[in-house]
Amino acid sequence: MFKQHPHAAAEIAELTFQLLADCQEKEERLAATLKIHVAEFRCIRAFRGDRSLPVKTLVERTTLSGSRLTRILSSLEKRGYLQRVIDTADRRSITVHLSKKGIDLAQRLEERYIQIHQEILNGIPKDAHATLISGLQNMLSSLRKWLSTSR
Amino acid sequence: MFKQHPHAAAEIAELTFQLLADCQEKEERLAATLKIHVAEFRCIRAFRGDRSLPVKTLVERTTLSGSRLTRILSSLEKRGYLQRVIDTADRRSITVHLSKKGIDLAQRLEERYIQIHQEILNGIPKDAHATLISGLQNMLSSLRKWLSTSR
DNA sequence: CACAATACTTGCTACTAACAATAATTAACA
DNA sequence: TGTTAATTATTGTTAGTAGCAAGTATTGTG
Repeated sequence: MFKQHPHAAAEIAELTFQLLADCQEKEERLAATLKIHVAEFRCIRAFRGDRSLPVKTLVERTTLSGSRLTRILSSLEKRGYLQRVIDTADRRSITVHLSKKGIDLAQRLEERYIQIHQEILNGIPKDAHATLISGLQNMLSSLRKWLSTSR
Repeated sequence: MFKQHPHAAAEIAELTFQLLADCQEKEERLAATLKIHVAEFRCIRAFRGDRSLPVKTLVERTTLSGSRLTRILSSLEKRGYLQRVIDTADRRSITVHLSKKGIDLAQRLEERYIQIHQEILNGIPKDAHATLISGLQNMLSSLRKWLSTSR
């Protein structure tokens, strides 16, 4: 398990390549069970604790393009997951309110999402959890640094 | 750093959610620098050491649909990265040969890909590398188990 | 030999992504 | 205050992508 890794970068490259593909599959599966698309899944999840958010914030959080988000929101609104309301303070801005149905979806989604990761963790020795988490945290911040520097 | 994680699953869920989004961005950036699309990137990378492979194997390795792969291969072939040759032993089967240009692309791609991960590793303490790698390995096998069992 | 199975391609249709153009509103400031 | 610039979100358009079903060619099987 803890053998030497003379080419750690190659190993990490390979692992993240595989993980990326499989994690995408994982999200598609989850989204499908909730009868939504992956982009909608991300959009709903972007709310986190919040019940309503301006479109602008959603664009930032999801890193979807504005026009893409507009259409995703239109679809979700048509299906009753949310309503869009013009902000009275700044009428250019639109606030998206999750409906009861939307909040319900968000909760089920989050539960399932965490449950999936619990199942994954169950396959990993308990004493390795903490180091895995800090490793992933390290990786995320490093990756973000790379993304921000390389143009 | 190594604080307690009472809700490890939630933490992992959050981290992988973020990592997935950023890793996708990373692959898009890399593909863009090589003037190919992400699906083409995966297709090229699926060759690994091999210089030529049957289409069937590529379908399996990339988990792209047959028709999708056909079109990706057509595009890459038109741009001179590969040739398709009918297998003489089984004329239903088509073997894809990377051209010199294609092998060159595959090499540059792999170099850059590893280099990126080296840069990411540089931002992580060296003594954490081995545990990160084994953690990711654990996660990948666990994830695959989950994917195979859940329907 | 007839029929099923395999390997890949093509046609079609719906979906997605991204850019530019537009509309509505607010900010900046001379 | 009036004009111009900036912001926020949407729509039009166009090109690209995904996926299914049908099609072609070939091989395997009883």
